[in-house]
Amino acid sequence: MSITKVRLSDQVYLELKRMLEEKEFSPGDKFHSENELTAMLGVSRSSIREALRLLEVAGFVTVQHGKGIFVSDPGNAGQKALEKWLNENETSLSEHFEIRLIIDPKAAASAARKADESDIKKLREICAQFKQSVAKGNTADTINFDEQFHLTLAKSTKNRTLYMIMKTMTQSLPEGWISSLHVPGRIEKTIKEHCAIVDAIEARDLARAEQKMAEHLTNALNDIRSSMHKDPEVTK
Amino acid sequence: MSITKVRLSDQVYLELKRMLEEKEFSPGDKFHSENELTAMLGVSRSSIREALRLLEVAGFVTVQHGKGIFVSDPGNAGQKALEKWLNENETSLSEHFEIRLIIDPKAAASAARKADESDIKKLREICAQFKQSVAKGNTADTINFDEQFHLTLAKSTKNRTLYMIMKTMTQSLPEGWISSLHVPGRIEKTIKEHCAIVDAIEARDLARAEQKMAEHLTNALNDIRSSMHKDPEVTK
DNA sequence: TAATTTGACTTGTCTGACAAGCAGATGTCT
DNA sequence: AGACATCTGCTTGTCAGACAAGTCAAATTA
Repeated sequence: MSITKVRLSDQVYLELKRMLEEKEFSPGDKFHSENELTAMLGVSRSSIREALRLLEVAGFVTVQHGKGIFVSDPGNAGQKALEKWLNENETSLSEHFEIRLIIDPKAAASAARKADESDIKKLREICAQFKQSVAKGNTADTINFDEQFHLTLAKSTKNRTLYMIMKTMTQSLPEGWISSLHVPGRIEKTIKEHCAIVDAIEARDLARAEQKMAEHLTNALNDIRSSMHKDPEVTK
Repeated sequence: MSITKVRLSDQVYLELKRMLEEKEFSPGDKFHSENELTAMLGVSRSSIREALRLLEVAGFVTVQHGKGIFVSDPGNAGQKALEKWLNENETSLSEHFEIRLIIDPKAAASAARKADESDIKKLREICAQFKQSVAKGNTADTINFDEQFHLTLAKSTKNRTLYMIMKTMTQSLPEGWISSLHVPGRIEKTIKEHCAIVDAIEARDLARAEQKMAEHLTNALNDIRSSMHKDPEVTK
């Protein structure tokens, strides 16, 4: 039997995690300050801070200099880990696309089966907002609503793990992906393609939802490639 | 533009990670001590220690009280965090299966396109070893080779991100999954199904590889369910 | 009233100190 | 000489206190 002396900061980590779960903190709430925590737990600030680093990478809290410690959306918890890995291993455009092409279409099919009316309503709203932002020429919003569309779709599969993976992938896209919306004509096509996907979901047509999503991704990638170089070959 | 003041410990984290990668440390090697690092990087020990906690959860190093800091196998690096999330959020059997059913068949198709001869050779070897362990009645090995099969297949897609996701999913299966091999007749079916998949990959038949993998997973799940309860409904 | 300053609070970093675990060198006794 | 105990120097773990730096609101001033 190995009696492992548990590091104090690890115990603090578990204790703080317990507090966050049990006390039912809401996302965005301000958590206790470092000084408060040292008093509450009776350990030094160093140990508190080391535990905070762990809570941070685990996605339970976000720490802001001068402001304080804030509870983050538990839906984000754990996701940061994957996100970090993706960023540090700078996945190529083709790798990213390959996975998106595997997951997203099937997720669309799954959504066509499991999405409830509020999900579909929200998807329609996002499509409308997307169209609006395009009309206004607000590119920041446009990019954001494009992201929102894929995320809402992922959420309506009711599969938390699937949602987590897709959310992470979506939010840590490689460079070129975002620029696809700058390709002439791509935005207009995106509007139509998104609508077609929602239509299929609403009609509970699994196969069509899957197909439309696959088309959407493939079209986007083709436009990206042709805009970047004339070279159709991607990396190696 | 948000100019984010980067935390010093985060910079140290990146710097240490760079050192670990570039200097080509071997797993098990002793890394620089905390005091050496403070001298080398010119920052306080606090910052070094906070960075070390990050390196630790990321799986790059292991720290032992009184002995020192040791380099760990980089193959596992980064994955531990995601594994932690999956364990802490105890994904249900149906959630796990849904994702496997999305990813694995497509991965098999991708492998049918990208696997080289050594990959296929290795897959055949694992199939043979699987069969051997079954004959010997060594269940531990049997489970291990089953895992190996799916991992090797994932690796032969040449997509690191895909491999990382599949590896994590495979290694943190929910309870019931492993017990599928204990269902009477399941092992024999597994042998045939694995062979059929490898055959398809060797023949470069993308569609068949995808289909055989889907069948394999579906059959496994059905056997699990029927063995657990007569109830075909899963969770809620 | 409006702009500015002050001050209290937050997290970020540094320093020095001591406890605790480990391993090899040293020394002592048989 | 060999076996055992001790000492010493390294390591990480924890603590306490100090100051820098960012943030926000109340108090002060023009």
